[in-house]
Amino acid sequence: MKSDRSAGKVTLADVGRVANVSAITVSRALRKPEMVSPKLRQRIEEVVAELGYVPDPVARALASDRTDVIGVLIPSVTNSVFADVLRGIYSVVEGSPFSVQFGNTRYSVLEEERLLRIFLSQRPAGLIVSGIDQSEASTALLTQARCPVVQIMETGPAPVDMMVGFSHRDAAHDATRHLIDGGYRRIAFFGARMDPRTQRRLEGYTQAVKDAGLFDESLMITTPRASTVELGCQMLSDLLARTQDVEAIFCNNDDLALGVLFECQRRRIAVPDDIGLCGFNDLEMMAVANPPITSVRTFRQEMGRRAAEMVLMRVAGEEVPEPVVDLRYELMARQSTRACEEGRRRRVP
Amino acid sequence: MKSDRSAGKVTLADVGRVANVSAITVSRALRKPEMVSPKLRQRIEEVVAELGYVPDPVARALASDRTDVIGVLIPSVTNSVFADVLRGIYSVVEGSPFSVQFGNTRYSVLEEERLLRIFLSQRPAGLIVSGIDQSEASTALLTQARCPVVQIMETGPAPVDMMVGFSHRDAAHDATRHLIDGGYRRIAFFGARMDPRTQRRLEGYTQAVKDAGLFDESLMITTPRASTVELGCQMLSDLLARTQDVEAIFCNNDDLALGVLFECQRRRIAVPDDIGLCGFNDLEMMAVANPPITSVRTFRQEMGRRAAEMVLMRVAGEEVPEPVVDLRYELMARQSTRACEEGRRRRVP
DNA sequence: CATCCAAATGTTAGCGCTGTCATTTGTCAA
DNA sequence: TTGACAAATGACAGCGCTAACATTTGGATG
Repeated sequence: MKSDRSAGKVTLADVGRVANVSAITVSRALRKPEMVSPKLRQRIEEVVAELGYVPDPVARALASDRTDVIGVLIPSVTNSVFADVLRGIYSVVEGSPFSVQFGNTRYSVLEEERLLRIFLSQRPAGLIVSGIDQSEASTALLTQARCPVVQIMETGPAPVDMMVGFSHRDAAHDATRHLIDGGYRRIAFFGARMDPRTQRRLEGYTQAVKDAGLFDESLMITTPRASTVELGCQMLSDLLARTQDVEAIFCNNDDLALGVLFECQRRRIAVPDDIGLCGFNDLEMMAVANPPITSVRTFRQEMGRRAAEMVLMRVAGEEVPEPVVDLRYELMARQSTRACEEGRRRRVP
Repeated sequence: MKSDRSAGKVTLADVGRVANVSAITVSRALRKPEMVSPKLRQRIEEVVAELGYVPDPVARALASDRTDVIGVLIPSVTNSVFADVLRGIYSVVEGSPFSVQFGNTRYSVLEEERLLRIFLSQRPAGLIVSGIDQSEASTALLTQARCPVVQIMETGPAPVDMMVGFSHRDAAHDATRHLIDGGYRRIAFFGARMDPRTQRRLEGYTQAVKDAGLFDESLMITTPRASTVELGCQMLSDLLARTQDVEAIFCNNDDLALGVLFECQRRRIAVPDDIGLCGFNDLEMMAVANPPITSVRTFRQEMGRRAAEMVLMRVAGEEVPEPVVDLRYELMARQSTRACEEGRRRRVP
């Protein structure tokens, strides 16, 4: 039956037979070339090319008890924020013998736990997980994991292993301060999804307005729904139906901000003069909207890249010099908050 | 050394030992319950739960010569179009014992070929690939693949196996017709990336304007760069620098269209009266822009869903009743092309 | 009660690779 | 030349599981 199952499949033994060496020598020639004499190595490489041998990752995984797969857990596939992170991860992993397998937790802690169990049962080379709000069980799983683990998207006090992110709280605080400093007083907060990171942005906002004596609960609108541009329109409509006394809006992400802008245009509300507007993430379109929208730039691709690099370093046995990285953020002040000159950037030190 | 390598790992044999049956019976109880007597099955399930046994997919793959992984090849991770497709795939696969592994071809036919080889060496349960423009070698690999294959994103004459998509040519043709029917004469085309699908959209546009005797090469602007909102702004600026004689613009995707809208707003060009505007894909924001932008709705999530369903059916041994599916498209006529009533939809039959 | 047959369970032999140890070969100093 | 030792290569077992075949069990049947 062999001919049937592995039709055409070339194995290590096949290569060894042709090259007149044992299978294990071929294995070594490919994995640890320095252990095989140069002459033999060359002959083996020739035979490999001739026969078109391709290593079987499955067999390798079973025999060596580890895979070349880096598991990535993100809460959403469609959210462009995570798409950027993924791109960063890919940019690093693509040049390596490793591959990426990712799971979609859909913002559910339980789903995350389930996926974590599945991923761990596959002996990943490394694990990249989003956020710092895992369930207790998940944290335990991660702590016991016999592979490097990187938590991304935010920073926090107790990393399971390594960490790359920034403080959403600080970022939101600074953005709110920017509005306050710009002379706005009645500053609203629009929040969608309200996952842990959004919550912390809300905290930053709250702190800033409270410190300035500007806190007003009626200016906060949040929803568990996912953020969309349309939701931004709706939230503005809702707010204006309640009160006309609004001077600025801090949106917990750029989709909402764009929706607010469109709705303002429709209602002939001048941005930034009637209402100031600030988003979060600094998606590409923010800079070219009309007017350009102030936003908090976050380094999403770099986050992915750094996380992947950390995993690869550790897998290679090297020590990671900086296992907890705070990537900070950058307030991109633009016309929508009366900051006309695009050049006026304040990278948080 | 066993204690070291498989520390804490519970195997089928362990379960069998406790339940007083052979390993293979446990295996069957889990995979083909109907082959095991109800009494025994229950005892086995109890022991499985008690011991916390988790099947090892790697060992299973090696023994059975197949994995539970569905490989997905897409050209971009960040393009929201593919993010939607992925979401569709996930929605189906999540409820099954299968998992998804995806590869990013970055619009490169060679990279696609390379990834295909890697994926195939892992004995995938199925393969979903984007587009119909594979290299000859890739087509050969796919044809020989011993698993179901679905080509997605577009339809074409010679499916390798199964296919879910729509005609980009027809979609673009209809959108252009819509502009012509709306009374626009000088109709420009803005195209970014210019991958095969974009090329076919350009063909549809060209055909439509030629048929109406409105073809003018100087109204076509294309670039190999990836599409962004900013690029839309630039393209409009470029075009207007050359000629003021433009009545409408068909953008090969919504990012560009949004950029054009912003640039029009800045230049005080009235949409739709000075310039008509039509996008492609109908991203969520199109409907709430100011004014709402006409676009060609494509069924991206459904495409992913259908493709995944097809794979699962075939893996289950069922026959797929309709192996080539044309999902069509829907012209969402909105204010940006003088079509005020949102209700005026024309689903292409 | 022997016979037959399907259903239920077990035995055996790998899947392709690598870890571990054993053996061979080559090199150099004494 | 000899021994000592490192470098190079090989033999073997086994990772955890399942396909294929073998055997047992439990009824139904005449």
